[in-house]
Order: sequence, then C-alpha cells, then structure tokens
Amino acid sequence: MADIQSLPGFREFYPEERAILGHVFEVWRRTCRRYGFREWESPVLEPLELFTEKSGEEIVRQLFNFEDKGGRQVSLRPEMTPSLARMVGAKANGMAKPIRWFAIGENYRYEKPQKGRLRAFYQLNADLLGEAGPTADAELIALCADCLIGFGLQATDFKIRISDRTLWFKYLESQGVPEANASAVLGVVDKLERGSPADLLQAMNIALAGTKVDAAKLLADVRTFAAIRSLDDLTKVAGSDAAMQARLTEWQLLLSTIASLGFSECVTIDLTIVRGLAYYTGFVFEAFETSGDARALAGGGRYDTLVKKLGGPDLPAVGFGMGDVTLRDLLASKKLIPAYADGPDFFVMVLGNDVRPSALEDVAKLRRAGFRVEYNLRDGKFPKLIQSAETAGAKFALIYGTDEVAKGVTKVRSLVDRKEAEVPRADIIPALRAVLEEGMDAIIP
RNA sequence: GUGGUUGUAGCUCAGUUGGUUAGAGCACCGGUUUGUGGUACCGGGGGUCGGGGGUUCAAGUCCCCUCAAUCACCCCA
Repeated sequence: MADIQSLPGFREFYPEERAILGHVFEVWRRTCRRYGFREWESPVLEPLELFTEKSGEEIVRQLFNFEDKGGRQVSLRPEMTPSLARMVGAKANGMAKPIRWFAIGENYRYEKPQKGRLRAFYQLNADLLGEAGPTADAELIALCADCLIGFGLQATDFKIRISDRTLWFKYLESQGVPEANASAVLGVVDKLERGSPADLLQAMNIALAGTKVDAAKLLADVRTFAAIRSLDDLTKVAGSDAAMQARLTEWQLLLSTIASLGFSECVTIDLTIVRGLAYYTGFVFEAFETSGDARALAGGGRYDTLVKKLGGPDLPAVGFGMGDVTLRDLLASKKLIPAYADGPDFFVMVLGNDVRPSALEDVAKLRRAGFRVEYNLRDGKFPKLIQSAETAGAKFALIYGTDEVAKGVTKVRSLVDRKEAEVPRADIIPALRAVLEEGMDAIIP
C-alpha cells in the first residue's frame, strides 16, 4: 500500500477504468458532432475573479482556489461556462452564428466528497450561442437526450424536466411580488419538494420581507403553480395576463420543435426546477434518471446575459452540462458499460533467441503497418507463451520457431477457435490484414 | 461544515471472553522433463492488521485522536 494516497475526491483510472471513461467521452463526442457542434478547450486554472464576479460569495467557498507562486489568486475551474463566455465574447463579432460548441473537461470543486459527487469530475458542456429563440433551447434539449440515448439508454430510463425562470418571474409579478423579491421566492420554490411546511413558510416570510404579499397564500399558490404539468393548464392559469400568454407562445414553439425532432417522450414540464445558478435567465432543464434515486444526470438552461457581463457583446446563449460520475453509476446499473477489450491484434511468440532477430524484424514491420503487436521480451516455453498471448487479450498468436523461420513462414493461431495456418513472411502484411478483417478463413487453404 | 457506519494481503473476507513467528479463496509469479492455452497438483512473492498515541506482562482485538471511504443533512456549477 502506498504511503501517499491520492487526494480525497480525486480518482485514479486503471486501464479498465480509463477505457470506460474513454467510452463515455467517445459517445459524447460522436453525438455532439452529429449535431454540428465543434470541440473547444480552455485552461483548467483560471483567475479567481472569473468565477467570483458573477457567482457571489456562496460559491467562493466551494471553489478549489489558492494563491500561486506569483501571488495571483487562482482557482481550478468549477465549470466551463465562464471560460466559454469569455472566449466567445472575445471573438464573437467575427464568428458565424449560431455558434455550436462543446467541450469535455475535468472540473473541480472543493467539497466533501460523496458518492456521485467528487472534487474532480469530467463533464460534457454543450452550448449554442447567438440565437435567442426557443428553437435553440429545443436543439440543446434534443442533444442532451441524444447524449443519453447514445449509451443505449431508453427514453423511459430518464426524463428531461423543463422549467422556465422567465415564466416564473412573470407569474410572481402577476401575484404582486416585487421584482426585487422574486429571486428569493424562487429559492423557496427550489426547496418545495424537500422542506417541511413550517420551514417553507418561514423561508417565504423572509423572502417576502417588506412587501404586502401574504406568505401563506403565496406559498400555497406557488405550490399549485409548480404542480402544473401541461401547457393547457398553464394557459388557463395565465388567463388574461398578456405577459404570461406571450411567454406561453414561446413554450409552444419549444415543445413543438422538440416534438418534431422526435423527443416528446423524453421531456416533461416541471416548474419545480428553477436551478440555483444565478446566471440562468429563461428556460432551464434537468435530466433525471427515472429509477431509484432520480439523481440529476445533466442540467442546463439559457443564460442570455452572461457573455455581456464578462465583457463580451450582447449574445444570447443556452447550454447544458453532463457529468461522468452519476452517468457511470446509471450505466453500470443498466448494464450498459461495454466489456473491456484492449488487447493487441497479434501476440508474437518468440521461441528461442535464435529466431528472435527474425521475429522482431516482423514485429517492427507489423507495427509500422499500424497493427497492435506485443511479444515476449524474455525467452519462454511454448505453453507459457501461448498463455501469455491469451492473457494479453490478443486475438491471434504468431508463432516464430526454428521450423517456421527456416521455412520462411510464420504460423498464425487464432486464440478464439484455435485454428492454425501458415503465412509466408514475405506476404505478412496483406495476409494478416485479411485475417483481421475476415478471420482465419482468409488464409486457411 | 454537522452527525451515523465502516477500514485486516491487488480483490472478497476469517481471525473465538485481548495470548506464542496474522490466515483462506480468487488474482499474480514460478514449477509439474523440454512446440500447443482456460482444468488438476506443488511452490513463491505480497500485510509495520488505514495512521498515531494510550491501557496491559501481552492488542488486529479495549480507549482516545487522526486520515479515508460511505450514508444522511447542507450545498449543488
């Protein structure tokens, strides 16, 4: 056991683990490319102000920040969106809109680690900038769904709950809540499912301090409003409120676009989702697994003011993040993690030091041709070597003994069905390429 | 940050009311007479029993502290 352990909340990935991570990255990347998104990357370490300026004091204590040797206040990135906003903002004027970008990177936050929640985790970020209309939100929600479906998950395994901070603000306005108190009230809404009635009422009283709104009544109204699950019911509640009705036509476009793209059964209206993050401005959504814990798999929404706040142009934007930790837990429980297979194509069995030069000559030749090749570094006996080939995970063994080398051939042995055939060493590249593609039949006379 | 649970070889665990050089299975390495592999048998390496301190003639076994994992709360980018 090593004396020095890895830091709490940080993971080590042995090859088997790294292969799973690679699979996750691969599905994310492939799916985003299918939607026309392009990959970007930003520094892992950023000036502390990038994250504190917009997020406020509460988030500072969760930042993985410190002072560097030059006396700079720096922080590992807790998310990639501020970096994205800065990068896009700097060059947005010259970029074709809409901008479709995605990134896969490790993010950090200094918190007490728990299952599904670490100090370092990988996350997919997909963002669409330059389009303010709901069609952009729909595109991102579709991409989010496809990023989950790409792993083999069914539409019934998860649900994307869609909510709307704009609609909430319009609703609260219609209930007489001053604009200044609206955010605090949404904070209470966020806790509706978890808090006790007494705590919620107290929280609501604090949120409404200095106003004439009745806390108990608003709490009841808000609870009812949050429970609405259909556009029709929302329209009824909106009644003659023009602002809310206008917003609901946006909803219609959002939902019809999602339907046209074929993702109706993946989404549901759920106004209990408000998301804590301060910079969200419009539609927000979270993807949950439908079984068991119902943990959040992904979350995102519209942040139309962030780019400008960070010094860029006035650029509307919508995006989401999807972490690897919870996703992996879900894939494991659904048995959707592919078997680990990372062996070489060929294991060259060098039977004796007399033939070693000839064997290594072919090893090098095969490697230059792009094959994955391993061989025994030390001399060994036949049964031992064939077992080595097996445990290395090779598909085929290439036997180099004195007989074979004398005849100018190598013997190919399938480690799966144990068939054997000889191949002239002069033809080794095309012959083995055929073996990999068509199997042993390609060289069995 | 607060509280509960857990911590013995790479993995899964045994270790009796504290008592001699801490064990098993799997895994790994080697061998079973020298060119054909998932079985069987034999052997080997590997643990300062998470770390530190204390009680005792004696502690993996009891007490305290600490570290880590995990669960709940908090918070969620």
